[in-house]
Order: sequence, then C-alpha cells, then structure tokens
Amino acid sequence: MEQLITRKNLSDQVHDHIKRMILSGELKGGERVPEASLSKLFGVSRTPLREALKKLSDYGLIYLKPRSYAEVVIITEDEARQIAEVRLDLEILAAKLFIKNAAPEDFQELRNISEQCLKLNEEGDKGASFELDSLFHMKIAEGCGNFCLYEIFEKLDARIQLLRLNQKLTQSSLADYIKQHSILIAAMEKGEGNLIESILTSHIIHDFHASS
Amino acid sequence: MEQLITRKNLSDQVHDHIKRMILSGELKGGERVPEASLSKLFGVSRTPLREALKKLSDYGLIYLKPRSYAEVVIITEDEARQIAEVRLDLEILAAKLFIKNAAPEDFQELRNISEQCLKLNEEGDKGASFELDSLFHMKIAEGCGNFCLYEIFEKLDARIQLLRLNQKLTQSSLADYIKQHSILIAAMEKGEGNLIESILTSHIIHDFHASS
DNA sequence: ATGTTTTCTATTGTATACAAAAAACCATTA
DNA sequence: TAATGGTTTTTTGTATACAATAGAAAACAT
Repeated sequence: MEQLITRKNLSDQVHDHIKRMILSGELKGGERVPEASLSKLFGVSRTPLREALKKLSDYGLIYLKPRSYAEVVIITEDEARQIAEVRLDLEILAAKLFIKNAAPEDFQELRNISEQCLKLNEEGDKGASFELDSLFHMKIAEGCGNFCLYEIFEKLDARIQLLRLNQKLTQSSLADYIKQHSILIAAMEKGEGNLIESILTSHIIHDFHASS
Repeated sequence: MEQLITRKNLSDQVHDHIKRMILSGELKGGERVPEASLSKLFGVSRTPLREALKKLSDYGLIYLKPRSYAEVVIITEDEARQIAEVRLDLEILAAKLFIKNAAPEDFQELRNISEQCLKLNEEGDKGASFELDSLFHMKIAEGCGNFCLYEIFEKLDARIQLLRLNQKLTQSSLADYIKQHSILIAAMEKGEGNLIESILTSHIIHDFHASS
C-alpha cells in the first residue's frame, strides 16, 4: 500500500499507462503490443516495458505468446460468463463483510460515488461514469476489511472494464443499472442479506447480458 | 495453458525454483532475496531473475520494497484469517460448480488423491501429503469449469501452502483433516449443498486455527 | 497455381554495464 | 552512551548490446 505514494519507477508508470490505453480502447483487443515501438513511444528502454507487459499479462489484459509477440486479450463470451459467475459470488461476500466492518463515512462515500456516477451518465460522459461504477464496487471491496478479497477484485475489475468497452448500452438502460447502487446501499444499511443477494444477482446479470 | 509445455524461458524456470524454495521452507519468511546472489546461484543474469521476483511479488510470496531489498513475506495472523475467509467462500462456490460440471472420472481422481494423501501422512511424509492436499483443492477448482476461479485459487494456494509451513500439526490431527476430503466428495456426489458448506467450513477453519 | 523449403527479418530472451538510491558502517559530538 | 552526520557499500533501476527464435517473405519444386 505504501509504495502507492513513492511509486515512481518506470515499470509501474508504463504499466499504468498501457493499462489505461487498453481500458480506454486506444489499444484494441487482438492488437499487437511490440516492446520496441512502445519503448520508443514512452521514451524508456525495453527493460521496464517488459516488466510492465509481464504484469499486464498476469492481470489478464494482454496475452504474452512466448518467444513471439504480445497482444491485447480478447475476452470471449464464455470467459465473460465465468468472470460474472465469480464476481457475483465475491460481491455478495464483500457486501456482507462491508456491513460488519464499514464505518458510517464509508456508506456516505458510497452514496456520493453512486450519485455522481448517475449524474455523469445523465451528462453523457460514459467513460467517467464507467470509472465511477468501477470505483463504487472497489470501495465496497476496500471497506469490507479483507485485503485479500480487495486484491482479487482489483484483478477482476480490469477485465470487467475491458468487457464494458464492447457493451453497447443506452443511456437510460445504464441509468437503471446505476440506480441499483442506491438500492444496494439501502439493503446493506438494513443488513438484509437475502435482499443484497438478489439485488447483486440482477445487477451482475445485467452487466453480463449487456456484454454478450 | 499451452506454454506449460514449452515454457523453457529462464524467468519462469527461476520463478518456479524460487517458489519451491519458499514453499519448502528453504527460504524463510523475512529472509532477504537479493538479485545478485540468486542470479549467481542459478547461473543466470539478473534480468530473468528480476522478472521472476516481480511475479512472485504479484503472487504475494515476496515483498518487493521499492528501490530497496526484496524479502520473503511473513503472513500475519490477520492476513491468514482474511485468506481463510475468502477461501471458504470460493471453495463452496467451486464445489457447487464442480457438481454441475465434473465428469465421473473427476470424482474418481479426487478419491485417488484423497486416499494417497492419507497414506502419505500415515507414512510420515508431511511434505508430500501437504502437496496432495493442495492438489485436491486445486482439482476441484480445475474441474469446476471456471478458469477465472481456478486462477484465483492458484494465487491463494501459494499463500496457503506458505501458512502450512508454520503449522505444527500432529499426524493424527492431520489424518482427521484429510479424512474430511472423503466426506466432502460424498456430499458433492449426492449434491447436498448445505452439507458441503458445513463440511468446508469446518475444514477451512481447521486449517486456519492450526496456523494461528 | 499451389504447396514446400529456405532465407531473411522482426521480435523477443538474456547478459552486462552503468546510474541512482537506500542501507550499513563509522567517526564525531553532545 | 546515544544520537547524528557523512561516507562507503550494497542493492536495485534502467539502458543497451547481443543471441536465439518465431513469423514473414521469397525461391523453388511439383
């Protein structure tokens, strides 16, 4: 956690940069990611770039074909289904732990994020709205008090964001989706486990169906 | 999956080797892992070694203090609790998916592993017995048909094995633990969800309590 | 024209050299 | 003696050069 402040080494910077390029759609699925050209683009040597690519590969964002080229992954429909399956299970766990461990401020933060997410969607800023949606779910993972679970969410989140890129959602359908966040918060505050499960189930299914 | 066959690049070999050194206790928690001396030990340059260390760091086996040294992680009691918490949840998910997706041969394989695991413990070969215990749980993750879940298990498994090193368990207590595998298999064959949950709960709690 | 072999080129894998920073050491001082 | 400051040493961060291999292109045979 503490190196988040000092992290100035090129590997991590490059990693974050390429990650953003992938998640913004600048680098598309299937596109090749040659070390040489990217290192020239960023003005760094191949060493930190290789380390960045390896990490991206571990996080499932690029496919590192050994002794050959690297390319941005394409998430198949079946993989998306599997990710949603695991995600639903873990979101339920995270929400239940959140109830036990979160402070009132954490709930307030969720409300703020949720409101802003909805507002950004109304303003038509899809990209920023997506980011806040991710943040909403990550905040639950953070507030649940289980760092191991948070790490798993981090890895899943990258691939979920990648899936979003291929979703063609209308603004109103997205609004419905985002509004579920408030319902979830309410259910968590009341501690109603069954309700949480059903809300999340419909929430994640919504997410998955939109992508397939 | 396919590079498991061809993987002959030094980074991965070194990674596996160091991982084994850590999980066998040859490299103890808190011990420093300097690049230079290890690269000399393995007869490779620092480049593949660095890549191996980065990966080990991503898998939570070593702590890479930026611009400083690397050391084998020490899993605190609280972290162990968190890992067990997530693990229990995911084992239940995996077992339920296993029921739906596994072939009869998969069940047979579980039985074989479980039996051999028990035998090795009776023979006093703790290390090999532990390995088969890990394999048992990994086979469930493999057979459940969700690769994403399998990947998460892979990461958790490394840390769980590390925890085992500090457990001081008697042979008979271990035998009790291993015997629960057969009960779990039976419950999975009958498809009794509630029973699976209670078995796994006591199984994982056993694991955790032994480590704290 | 098509399939196969061969050569070439582009790209990754590895080693090494140098730069930068942190940790360890030691002398100095209050 | 404990604390402090500067110096040395160790260790990591980065760049670059060379080796090896896979993919692409070209030459060849059928």
